Amino acid sequence: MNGFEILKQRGFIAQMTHEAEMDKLFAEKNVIFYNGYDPTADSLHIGHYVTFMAAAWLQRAGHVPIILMGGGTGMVGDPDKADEMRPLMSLTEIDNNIERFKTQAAQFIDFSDDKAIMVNNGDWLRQLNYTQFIREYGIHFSVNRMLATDKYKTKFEGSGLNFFELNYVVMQAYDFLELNRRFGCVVQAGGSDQWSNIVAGVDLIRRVDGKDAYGFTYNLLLKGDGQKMGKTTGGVTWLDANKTSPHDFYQYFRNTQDTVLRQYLCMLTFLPLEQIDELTATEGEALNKAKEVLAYEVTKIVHGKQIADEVSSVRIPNLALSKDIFGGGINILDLLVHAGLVPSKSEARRNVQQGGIMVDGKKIDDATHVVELSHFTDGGLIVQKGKKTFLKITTNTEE
RNA sequence: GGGAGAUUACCCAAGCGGCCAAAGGGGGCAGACUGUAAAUCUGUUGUCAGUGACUUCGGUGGUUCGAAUCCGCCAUCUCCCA
Repeated sequence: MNGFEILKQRGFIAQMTHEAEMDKLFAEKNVIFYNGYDPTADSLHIGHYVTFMAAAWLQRAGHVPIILMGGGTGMVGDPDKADEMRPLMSLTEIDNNIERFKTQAAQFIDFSDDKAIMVNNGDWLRQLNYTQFIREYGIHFSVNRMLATDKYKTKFEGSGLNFFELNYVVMQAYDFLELNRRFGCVVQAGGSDQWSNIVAGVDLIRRVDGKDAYGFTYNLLLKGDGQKMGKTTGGVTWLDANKTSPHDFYQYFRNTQDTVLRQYLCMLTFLPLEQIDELTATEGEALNKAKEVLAYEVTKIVHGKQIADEVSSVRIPNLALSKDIFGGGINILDLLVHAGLVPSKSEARRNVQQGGIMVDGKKIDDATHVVELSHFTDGGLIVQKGKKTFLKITTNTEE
C-alpha cells in the first residue's frame, strides 16, 4: 500500500488540492514533500506530533520528507485568526528554538542516507532583496483573494490586519517554490489551519514556473467535546521531558476520552489498524485497556521504551526534597507548595479545606497539620491531591 | 495628518467616586457520581494571615477624606475622515 493511502485510512488527511493526481503521484514514485514548522516555542508539542507521524508514515513508504524550520517565517509569524499579533521573537530566540526542534524531529524522522532533508527557510528568506522580490513574486498575489480566506478575513474584520502579517502567506508560498526548485518538492502538507498558505504556494509554483504542485492538510487532534486539543492541566502537552514530565505525558493519554480514542490510536501510534480495531471493539470500562496501550505507545515514541516502561508501571512519581525543610516538621501547606503540587499557600489551604488532600491514604482537613520525618513509612510519604495526582515524597541526603 | 473610542484578573466580559478583590461566562482546581472516560450537580478560583491585612483594574503624575471609576501626560489597539 502506498503511503498516501495509509494516511487516508488512518484519518490524517483533512483537505487535498488534487486528490486524483496525488493518488497517482504517490502510487507511482517516491515523492518529495514538506512540512514546515515555525519556531514559536522551545519545544515541539502534541500538535506537531501528528504531522511528524504522518511524515514518518510517508517516509516508511519510501517518500522523502523535507522538514522545514521557519527561521525566516518565524520572524513574521502566522497570524492566528482573532488573536492579536504575536509578540516578535528575537533572532537568537528563533535560532535557539530551531535547534531544539531539530533534535526532537530526529526522533520521528530518519535523516540518514538522504532519506530526509532538513532545511531552514531563513537561509533564503532572510536575504531576499525587497524590491526585486516584489517585482518578481508580489505581482502574483491578489490581496482580494487573501482577504477572502478565513484566516485573514476574521482578522481583517476584527482586530485589524497589518501589512506585516499579510506577508506571511507570501513567504510561505515562496518557500514552496524555493523547495520545488531546489529539491523537486511537489507536495506540501500542514495543519488544517495552513490550508490557505499551502494553496498559495501551489498557485505560485504554477504561475511562476508553470509546474504542477499539490498540497494537503492534516486533521487536528480534537478533544471529545470538539475542542482543539493540545492543552493539558497547566498548559500545552510538550514533547520535551523538562516541560511536560514523561509521567504527566503518559497520564495525559491514559485519560483520553472515549470518543477520540480510536482517532488517537490511528494518528499517534504505529499500531496496525487490525490491532486498533480489536482494541476499540469493546465498550465501557474495557476501553481502559486500549487507553493504556495508547499511552504506552505514544510515550515510547516520544520518550523511548525504557521511560515508557517506567511511567506505565509506576503510578506514583517520586520527588526527593532536601532533608532540611523537614527539620522539626513542616506544615502541610508549605509541603504542598514545596512539592509543586499547588502554586500558592492559598491554593493549598483551599485544597485542604475542600478535602482534596491525602497523606499516606489519610485525608488531611486541618490546615495546621504538621508533617515530620518520623511519619515517613517505607522511606517516603505518599501525598495525594485530588483523585489523580499522586506524589511520593522522599528526602534527598545528597547535596 | 485630523476626529471618536478602547485598555479590567488565565481568557471573554460587566463595573463608571465609597456597599469592589471587583457581577457573569469560559477555563482551572476540589467534592459527589464514575471506568484514572464523558456528561451532570455542588463548592472554589489575587496573595499572606484563623473572619483581618496587603497588592491588583495599560503606564505615569494629579484631584479627592476616599478612584478600576474624575483630570493631565505617555504607550498600544480599534473605528471614521484624509
